[in-house]
Amino acid sequence: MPELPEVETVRRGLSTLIVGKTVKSVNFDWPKGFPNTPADVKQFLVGATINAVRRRAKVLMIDLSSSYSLVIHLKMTGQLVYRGKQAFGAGHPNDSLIGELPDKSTRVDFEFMDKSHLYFNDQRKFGWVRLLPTIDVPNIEFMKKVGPEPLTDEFTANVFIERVRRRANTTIKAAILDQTVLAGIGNIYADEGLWGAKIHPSQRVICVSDSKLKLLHKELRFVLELSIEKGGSTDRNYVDAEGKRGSYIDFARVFRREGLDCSRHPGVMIEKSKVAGRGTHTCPVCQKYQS
DNA sequence: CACTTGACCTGTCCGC
DNA sequence: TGCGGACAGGTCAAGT
Repeated sequence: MPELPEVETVRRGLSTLIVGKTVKSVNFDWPKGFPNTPADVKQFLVGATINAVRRRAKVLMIDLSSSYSLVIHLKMTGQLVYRGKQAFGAGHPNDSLIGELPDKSTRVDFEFMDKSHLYFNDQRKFGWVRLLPTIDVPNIEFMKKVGPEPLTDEFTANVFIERVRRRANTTIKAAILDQTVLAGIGNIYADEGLWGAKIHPSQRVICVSDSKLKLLHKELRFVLELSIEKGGSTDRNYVDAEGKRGSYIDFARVFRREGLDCSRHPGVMIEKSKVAGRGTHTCPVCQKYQS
């Protein structure tokens, strides 16, 4: 599910909802996804207060007063949903995509002292949760190799071009999906950015000009920013920290729009194919493949 | 080394 | 209605 805008939306929601709360108990039985022992959880999580919620790439870090952090990757179908004491759905009765929690997809249930809960739900179980010393978070394998944050001032077009060119012989779509090249792009924003820059996803990096890459850098940042503003994309499973859907998908130009008109070319239908092993959406007129 | 493909899981949808 | 296969927003290990 979640790419950078979705994870950032969850981070913002959790910052408002859980910072300052103290963990009362944790209910979990999922050794593969959350391998910490009950003893670890009792010592470093239960009784600890949430200090901050951070994000790096598509990973969330919940920093605790114990100097430990919960490090969480949602992968395809992970959700972090907070439920307060109020009745389910209060305030936004029809917005929630999910019902009573916990449910059959609940993998971890964090209870706070005020009786509210944070549920980690994950239908496909690809996601993971780790409890480790905050100081060790940058040393986990993923953090050591992940590329720069695309929305920082330091991530200039030149930085993007230099990094993406390291993947000279692969397709441009595979290159921008590679988390070591830059952080946070997934299948939705790869397709959206490539349409914006009018580049065919199958184009080899070596065949894409610097000026096209410069435009792609700008378009990727644009779609990421816009999506954060819209609360992310809900295609199937994604929900924010309150269980609500995001609305970027209503603004998408190609993703999940196969058979519909390209907004630049009325009468021309968006096509769907497979590139880099992923479902890929393109306009056959604005994204010409050049060999 | 660079690159591609399958595996990891569960659920849904679509055609026969 | 049932059944098989393809597909789903990510990443890694194992192939070539």
